[in-house]
Amino acid sequence: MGIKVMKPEENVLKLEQQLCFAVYSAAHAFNRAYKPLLDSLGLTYPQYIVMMVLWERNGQTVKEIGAKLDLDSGTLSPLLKRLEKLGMITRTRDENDERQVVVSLTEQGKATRRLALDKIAPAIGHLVGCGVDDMNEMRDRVIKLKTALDGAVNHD
Amino acid sequence: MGIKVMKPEENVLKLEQQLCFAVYSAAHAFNRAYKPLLDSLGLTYPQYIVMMVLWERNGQTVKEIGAKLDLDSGTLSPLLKRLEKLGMITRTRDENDERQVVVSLTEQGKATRRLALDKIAPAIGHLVGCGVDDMNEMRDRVIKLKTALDGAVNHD
DNA sequence: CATAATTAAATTGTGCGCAATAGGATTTTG
DNA sequence: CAAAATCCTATTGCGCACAATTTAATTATG
Repeated sequence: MGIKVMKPEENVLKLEQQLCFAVYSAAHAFNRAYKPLLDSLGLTYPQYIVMMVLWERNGQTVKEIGAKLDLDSGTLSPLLKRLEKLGMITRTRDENDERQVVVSLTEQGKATRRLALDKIAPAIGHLVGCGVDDMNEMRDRVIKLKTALDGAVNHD
Repeated sequence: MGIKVMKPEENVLKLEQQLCFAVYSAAHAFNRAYKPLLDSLGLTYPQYIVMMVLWERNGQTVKEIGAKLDLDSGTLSPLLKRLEKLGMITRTRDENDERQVVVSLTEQGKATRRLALDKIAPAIGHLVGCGVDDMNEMRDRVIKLKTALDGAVNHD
């Protein structure tokens, strides 16, 4: 009954060991947990985070929204068209620079913020199943992880 | 200069505050970081985790794979067909229960495990930008989060 | 044992995510 | 100021995710 010696290879490819899979899996779990709440607003999660960006500051270009969410026009263009069709936003070419499209909230889009405050926000703490401090600490750690990953992609 | 009193509402919908967005964002960052590594194996990330499941135990049904990855047949059926076309796996109906499809690694699929060990595994630690202990602790926390979210979905 | 209920996988339809490309508008440069 | 380079958005194509439905096989029930 000596010390257990194990080839590191044996564990490296195990699914449960992987931080990456844990994050991948948690992201999907979040989506599933949010879905019934967001259904009541008629929004998907990606649409919802675009709305959050606009609730923070109304009237932003596709580029600005994309920078905050790490999404490109290939994702945002069709998504914004769907938000427009839902009556949540308007899209207008910038007068001074016609390359840019400015995205603005409609009255309905602004009003939806209150629905989010009432229906979504209170449910989150309950979903996550831990205190606010734990949640905040974890969030900061995950953000640090994301930052490290972004750096690794660009500087190698 | 009294104590700063703030409506809780003001912060609740801020993007940077959200654990959910942090996780969503980190998952995409992981994907982007993995992509160049996985390209050398000719696999996408979801295909890669299916391969990991099969490397742990060869010959599993679609159902079993789906249970481990939280994916349904709507996702797995076409993904597995692509893995089959790549020559990584075979799909055969179970003789005893013809409803089930057993997924097995080909020789190429088995050989790809070594490529993963050589090319993917060593790069991960570097990507994440922190020590093994930190990484493991974080993984366990994220798994706990996922478990809490899963529970919240089913028991309300 | 026939019928109903359940199960496994595949299919259909919608919405991301992202690479690659294209079409205009603006800016830079020679 | 004309040509080249850059910038912003939209489009195309592919591969997930997932809800909803379908098909076929198996099991449970009257």
